[in-house]
Amino acid sequence: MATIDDVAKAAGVSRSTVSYALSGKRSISPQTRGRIDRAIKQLNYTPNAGARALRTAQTGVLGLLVQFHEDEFAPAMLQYILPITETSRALGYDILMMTETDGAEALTRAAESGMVDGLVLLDVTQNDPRLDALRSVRQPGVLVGLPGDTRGLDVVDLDFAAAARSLVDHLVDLGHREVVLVSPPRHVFERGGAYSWRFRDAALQRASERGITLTPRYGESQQPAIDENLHAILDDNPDATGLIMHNDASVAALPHLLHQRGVRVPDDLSVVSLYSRDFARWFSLPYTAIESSPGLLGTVAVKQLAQRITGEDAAGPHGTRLITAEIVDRGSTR
Amino acid sequence: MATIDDVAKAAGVSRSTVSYALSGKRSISPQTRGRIDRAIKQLNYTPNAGARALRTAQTGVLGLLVQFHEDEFAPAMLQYILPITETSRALGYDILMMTETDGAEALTRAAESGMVDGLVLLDVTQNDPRLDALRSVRQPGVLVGLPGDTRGLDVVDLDFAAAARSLVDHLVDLGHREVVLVSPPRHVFERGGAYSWRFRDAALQRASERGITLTPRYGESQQPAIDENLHAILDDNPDATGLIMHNDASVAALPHLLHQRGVRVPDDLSVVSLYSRDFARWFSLPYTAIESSPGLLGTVAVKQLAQRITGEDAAGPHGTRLITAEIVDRGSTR
DNA sequence: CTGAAAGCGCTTACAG
DNA sequence: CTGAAAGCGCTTACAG
Repeated sequence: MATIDDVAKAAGVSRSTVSYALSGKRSISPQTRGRIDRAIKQLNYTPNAGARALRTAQTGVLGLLVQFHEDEFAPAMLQYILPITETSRALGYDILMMTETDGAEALTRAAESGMVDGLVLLDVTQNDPRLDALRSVRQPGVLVGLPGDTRGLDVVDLDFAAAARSLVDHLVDLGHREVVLVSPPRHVFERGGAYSWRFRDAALQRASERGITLTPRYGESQQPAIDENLHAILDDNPDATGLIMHNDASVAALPHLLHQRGVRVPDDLSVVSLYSRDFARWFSLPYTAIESSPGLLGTVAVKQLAQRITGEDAAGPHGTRLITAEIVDRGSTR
Repeated sequence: MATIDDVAKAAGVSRSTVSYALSGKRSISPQTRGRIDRAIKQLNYTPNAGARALRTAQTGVLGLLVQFHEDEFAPAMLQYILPITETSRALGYDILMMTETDGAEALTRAAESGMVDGLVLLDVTQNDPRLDALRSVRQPGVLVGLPGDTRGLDVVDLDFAAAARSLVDHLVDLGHREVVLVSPPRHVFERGGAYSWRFRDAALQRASERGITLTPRYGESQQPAIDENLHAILDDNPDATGLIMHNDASVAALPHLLHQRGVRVPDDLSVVSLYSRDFARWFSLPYTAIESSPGLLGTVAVKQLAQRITGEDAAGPHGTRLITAEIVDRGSTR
């Protein structure tokens, strides 16, 4: 590997001149610049990341803390990881991906050793143990998912309450009076997946405001329990004309199951849900749904984090950003 | 952030003694060790990764080069990424994940700047442009996916030919004489996804050896083309009693489609495929299949890479490792 | 417009 | 069993 000294020697200038030529932080005469550029090309020089990090205390790397709960639907996670990685790269950052079970420990390790300039926390829960770790660390972080205590944190999440209200309104406006909501599995509520009750509570409140019956039920996360549970829910609510699906694993299983039961959508049952376009494509889901916009959430989160790292004024005070998502009509309601 | 000098001062020893206490590379008196340990704990000291990397030319990071082809089924990718990340961590490495379209450039950048000790290339194709980049770089790499030229490379892949043969045998042994194979989309063949023709060619050859008719067809990668294509394939082969699915996107759509057509498995049609347990779970796939073992592939690949990095003799000469996978009987054949 | 020098925080030969 | 010192490859004040 060529070093900056090799380049300086080859170009017949000093080390500092090469460095400034690279950073553009002071003007270089055209001839000097030319010689440096040629030397760099010829030696195939790339600055050493470790040395640069040691000197500048900046690594150009963001830590991405991913958590895989067994009761969660793994394919959905990739929708967040990819846009975050791509946005990061566009802003000049690489991604160090950490999937350890002990996320707090991983976060601390990456931060304290100075491997990262900032941290992205995915799938944050109500009392997420990673938050204390994040607060006690020098690097800024951004959360995707709303915890109970957001003091001093930047948070980005979907506005699940607004999403629930607009799905209820959508059904009520079409005349539905009896609606079932399939929530995430009970475990998700219990471990503090706030999106689960934010969605459910808002849906229940709106239903009561609009004077309709909304029956909330838990979904399941694994076959064959998913199918059994859905059958039971449909059996228990023969008069329901509307179904709100707020559970990836269950909604993925729904088309086949409804077909089995001979239930036609939307003739016999109106179905709405909440997922992304990609998710709909992978699982061939034909339901009108709030676009969960994982790409948008990831992009917003990373941009906020990058501003926080560079200390731009635009970063503003710490706060929570709830994204209002659009409904995508796929004709599954009537 | 505390530095090693802070620890040395607090413990009343020299910097080098702290360093040796950390590495265990020379013996330290119990009292000294105790004072150092206490100082480390008290100051919450973690060695600076950049400084260590600069000094040792080792980063403890592996670069993971992921590629997302639009004609590929993204959810399947996560099955490889996760085990690789977990195995790496178990061996003491963190993962720098790179998803750039220009994988060769990304590889070169990560390697030349000394950000990584080694590289894992996912989804390698016949003439993968990343291979030249890998060959011209100081760090070792390991490929998941078999390219045309493997000189000087460590490769791990599923034995797709063996998988195809055992699926054909499985059907022939049950008495099937007319079988259809749904391969990956044409684009995958064209861009050099070697697994596509390794599987198809071996299946065709085995079919001819066993004297049965095997009709190969291309799959599609996007709805609604997937369904249209599958309908056409089934319409065109009314006498086929066996179906081999070698395409994630198509097989994920198959249960619903067969149900629509009123085709019962295995009564009317025997179906076999190639995918992982996780994939089967996510998509509720009920078919007997070769276990594609993404976790095993990832683990083998990372272990091989780690041996190559540490220069262990156990790493042996460069070579290709084709993993023979097991068949998981889910009762979809007769 | 350019150069010489200090120093980021480590590890490890060298010395005792 | 322990310490003083060199040096990994950069960036940036300081000086001209």
